[in-house]
Amino acid sequence: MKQITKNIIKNSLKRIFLYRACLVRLKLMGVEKVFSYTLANETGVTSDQVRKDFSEFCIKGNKRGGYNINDLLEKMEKLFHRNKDNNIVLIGMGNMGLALSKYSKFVQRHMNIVATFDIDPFKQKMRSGIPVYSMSRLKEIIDRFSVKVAIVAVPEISAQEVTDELIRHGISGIVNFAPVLLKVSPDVIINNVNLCDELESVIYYVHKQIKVNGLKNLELLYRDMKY
Amino acid sequence: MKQITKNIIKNSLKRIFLYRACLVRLKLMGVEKVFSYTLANETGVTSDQVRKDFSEFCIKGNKRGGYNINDLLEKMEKLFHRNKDNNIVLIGMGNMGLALSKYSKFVQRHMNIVATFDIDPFKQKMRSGIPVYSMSRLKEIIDRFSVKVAIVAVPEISAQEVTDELIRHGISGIVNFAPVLLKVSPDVIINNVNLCDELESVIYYVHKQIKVNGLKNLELLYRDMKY
DNA sequence: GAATTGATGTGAAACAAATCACAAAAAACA
DNA sequence: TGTTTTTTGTGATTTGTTTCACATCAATTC
Repeated sequence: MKQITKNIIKNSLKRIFLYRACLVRLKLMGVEKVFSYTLANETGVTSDQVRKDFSEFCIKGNKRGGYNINDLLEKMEKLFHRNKDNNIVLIGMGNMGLALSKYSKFVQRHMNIVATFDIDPFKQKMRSGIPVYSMSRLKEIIDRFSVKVAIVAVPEISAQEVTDELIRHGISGIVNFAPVLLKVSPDVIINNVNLCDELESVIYYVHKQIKVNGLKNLELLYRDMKY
Repeated sequence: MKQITKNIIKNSLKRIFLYRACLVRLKLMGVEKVFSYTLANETGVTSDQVRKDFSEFCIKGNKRGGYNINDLLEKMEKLFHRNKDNNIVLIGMGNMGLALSKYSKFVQRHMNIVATFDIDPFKQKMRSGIPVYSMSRLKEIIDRFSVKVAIVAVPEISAQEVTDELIRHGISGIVNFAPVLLKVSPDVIINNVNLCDELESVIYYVHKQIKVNGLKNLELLYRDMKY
């Protein structure tokens, strides 16, 4: 049964990513152990929250001894399946698709875009070291590389159709850059990234702040914020 | 006082954007009025939530009569300051910056990237109809176009420096694509978009689901989701 | 024009997330 | 070895968000 499926990414998971980025930095600096308040300071949360988040993801430290950075990173790698490579396909080689296909951070994090697809034959040539195929070869590639996750960067008009095809061929998670709510069965993981909304949100809060600052009352602004 | 400033975008605001997108679609189809449950169905939430969200943003309908789409859209335009154009600057014309500078949806929503900036002289030519300047002209452009909001798409190594400069020149809201937590004073609005994290989140949930499905117990998965 | 119907709007209730507070454990030191 | 110190881990509490339930209003019907 197809239905609108909401983003399900929890804030606690996003914070775990922050902690990890911080740990990687600290490790590069030669640091070997951290305390919850170290991570808290670096990421702008409280030490309580760091520990609660760790607890949620079953990450344990040492009483009084804090956390060993290597242990912590290893635990997280396992948690995020970074010990094995994750093969991704990318659909739509327009401006955004092209940029994403060239984004080097994915590879650094063991997320490999193994192939990209576009209906436009003129785009079906390599422009970023990754082959661009026609949609007819989608199933073949998904099967060959055991792909489970896809990035959708097609125009909104074709996003649903492309999504249906992806799911039919075994994809079960999608990062969707098209500004539409995809209708899928509830067992498919969808994460929508809407660039306009992200920008417009900032504009909204900036205008609000200007208005509130005019009233010399920052409390009012903060009251209406999330954190 | 500089500090790590968290994303403050509320879920209720994001839902308002969903409702609006839906309203625009319905209007194009010639529909003139909607009920809370219409919007709810289209966006995958409950009608209660639609009404509560409207209430939060002081949007009123007509008892029994539902909502007039034109009124609703007009109210939202005002709420989001779309009656006047919003001028944006974009810093960093790498792959992502270039893609963003070509993203036509921004203009459709009255968000105009009036200029882009890059330190690399080779990138300082027009590649997308928008001029690419050197950073030395930042203040001049910000002042001339009364820019309040910027997009940061520079490498993470220079993101903080660029941010400091932007704020010094009067920017008070930033959409940040660099995978670093920017340190700014609390009156600056920051919205981080971390592409790796977005993708990795999906991978995490997909793997989790596979594990849970193996146990033939979807409940476990849903319990851990945000909704 | 009274009764009925169907939608909004909003307090109250239920649920979820973040913060607080402190017991428990381990290291340091006397 | 016993005491103190420091930090984790987690129940208890608070705060925030979503859902529920229903009073309220306006259109429609009789």
